[in-house]
Amino acid sequence: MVAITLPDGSVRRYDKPVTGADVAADIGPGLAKAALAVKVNGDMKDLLLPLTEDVKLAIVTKKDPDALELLRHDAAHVLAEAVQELFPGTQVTIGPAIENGFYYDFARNEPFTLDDLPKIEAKMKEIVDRDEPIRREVWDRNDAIAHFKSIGELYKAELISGFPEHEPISIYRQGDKWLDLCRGPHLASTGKLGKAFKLTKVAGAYWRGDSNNAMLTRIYGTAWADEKQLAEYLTQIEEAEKRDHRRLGREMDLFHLQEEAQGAVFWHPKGWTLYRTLQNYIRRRLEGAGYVEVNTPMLMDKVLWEKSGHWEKFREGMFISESEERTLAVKPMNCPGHVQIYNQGIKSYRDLPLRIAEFGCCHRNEPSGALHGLMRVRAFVQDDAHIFCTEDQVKSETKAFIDLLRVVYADLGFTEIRVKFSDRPVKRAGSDETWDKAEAALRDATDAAGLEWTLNPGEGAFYGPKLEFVLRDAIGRDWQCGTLQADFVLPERLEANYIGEDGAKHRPVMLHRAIFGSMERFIGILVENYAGKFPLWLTPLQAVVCTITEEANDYAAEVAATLRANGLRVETDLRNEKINYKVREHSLAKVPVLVVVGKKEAETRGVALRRLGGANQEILALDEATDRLAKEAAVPGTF
RNA sequence: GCCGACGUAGCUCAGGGGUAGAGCAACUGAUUCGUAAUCAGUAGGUCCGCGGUUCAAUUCCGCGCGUCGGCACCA
Repeated sequence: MVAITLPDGSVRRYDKPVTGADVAADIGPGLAKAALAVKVNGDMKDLLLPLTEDVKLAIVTKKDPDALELLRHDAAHVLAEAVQELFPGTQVTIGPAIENGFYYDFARNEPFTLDDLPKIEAKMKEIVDRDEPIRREVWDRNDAIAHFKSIGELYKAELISGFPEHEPISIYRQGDKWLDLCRGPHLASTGKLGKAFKLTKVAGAYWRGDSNNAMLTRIYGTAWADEKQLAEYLTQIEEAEKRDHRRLGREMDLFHLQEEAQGAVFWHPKGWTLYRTLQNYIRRRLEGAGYVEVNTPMLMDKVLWEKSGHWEKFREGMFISESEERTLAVKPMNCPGHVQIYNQGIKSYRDLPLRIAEFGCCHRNEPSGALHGLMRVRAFVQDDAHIFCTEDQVKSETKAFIDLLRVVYADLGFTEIRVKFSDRPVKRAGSDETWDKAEAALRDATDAAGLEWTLNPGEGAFYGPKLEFVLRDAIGRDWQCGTLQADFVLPERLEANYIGEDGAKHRPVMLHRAIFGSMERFIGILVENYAGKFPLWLTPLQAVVCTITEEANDYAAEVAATLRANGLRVETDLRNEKINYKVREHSLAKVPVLVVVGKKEAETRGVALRRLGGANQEILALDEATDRLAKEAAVPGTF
């Protein structure tokens, strides 16, 4: 006797084992048709899994949000079957579901090209039409290895060899000819997948994510529950591409890049205004939070980097210069410089915490393939700071930092913050005891600040664990922006100390921290998040005074001067063009406020304000408009 | 760095073995106009670079550089 409890609490009893498919059919033919899989006691399982004991069962259909992952995983398998049918001799490796879609990695001497995708897609649809049954089988480990070796699937054989002994090897048979190693679960047949999928790109990827291994060809696709969702997703991607900071950077005349300075930014006047506005803003926030600002040399003798450990670990990524007898390195980071400032004179526990900030211009010779617009560059400015404190102060300093970061991110439109906690990497400096202490201190402090985080195992800096504050760009790529790293190693290596209450020397802890990460990257993220329509305080050009006729030219100049005298960034547009033309042009340039003046305004000393995206205008006296705009443009954190 | 695609005017792109074309932008002139494109005219190119094949290469081939999409890396 098997008792199946359904989500509504009702219980169905069967006198022999049943499958989810049986239960669905029992409930109704509509559900039987719609059923994709089941959740057994909350876990996603195959529809055809025999249920031999009492369970809680939910039938999963396309309406279930969890069904998407299942569909995507099946899409990957259908992709693999299609590829092997079209290109015999191609080896399959792995093919998981990912956010918005799926991929499958193939090994083949001849790589696929973009032109192959439509053919493969058509074949996938054919396989869906065939509605091949998908059945789970459990194989003996050695049999499975032998089988995959015999058909030339060496990667699959390698995968199975890596599984723990005695682990059951589950194989999914798709139709009568094709099968694949897979943990499952899967749909009951290929027809259930539907056709709301699309192959999107071809790319190289290393076997098992290791650059020492062979390069495989990865085919990416997106898959959805229905055509409407698919179309929406594709439109959304298209829209997102219009917000790409590289595109807006050019359209809005913010910056450019060119090959003679690969990975370094030429900031144009508007972009530099944005940059300075952001920098002045964060500077005030730092001053308010008790930081002192310094500036340290760009070129320093390599002995300093040998001492810190950076030479050993990052030499390849450093730009070097020779001078007389010395080897100098262009600084890739600011920490050692800050320790030099800290080490001037004797520090007392009364001096701590000492928060040393710098807008430090750093250079790193990033691999060419890593460069990406403003997001990943070779020359960048960190909003860097190092907090020298006692071990007892780690918790309160961490909390203060997180509070500050939250305020700044909120000011810039980021309220949901994703945080990763990265612990000790394989290659690291410092003893295990030191790492235990550093990890515990950072984790406790983070929890005390009430921050939700996910673990990023082994991804910490070589000298300490780190918190990463991750922001997402328009296309869905994640970038680390803010960071906080607890470091018990560098103070030791660079011999920082302070005199404690007990009169003895102690090591301070160093907290490395940044809120933006790099000015460049953060501006890139800001451009994409605001789609170039920055808040008034931040936008480079806040208002354009547009004339309707020549008669208003003098008055327009006076209006602009008044606005500028009140701290606003304003230009005039006195060109002999129709007002429609001017409105269109400045709207496309994303200027938030247009101040329109014609004969009427000149006579009454008024202005017509038009907001970006707004349909109508507001007629105000010049004084009132100035007052209002000045207030609206106030930088957050100022009074 | 690795795999793949791409590289033609400021931008978006077309073309093609016989030294290049459109739209928008730019420039000049006319128009003085009330809230998302006024009209007319002009100018603009080592077709990424270097080699090779050819009577002839921007076009075909090779190499290099760069960009883009991923992977790897990211102090």
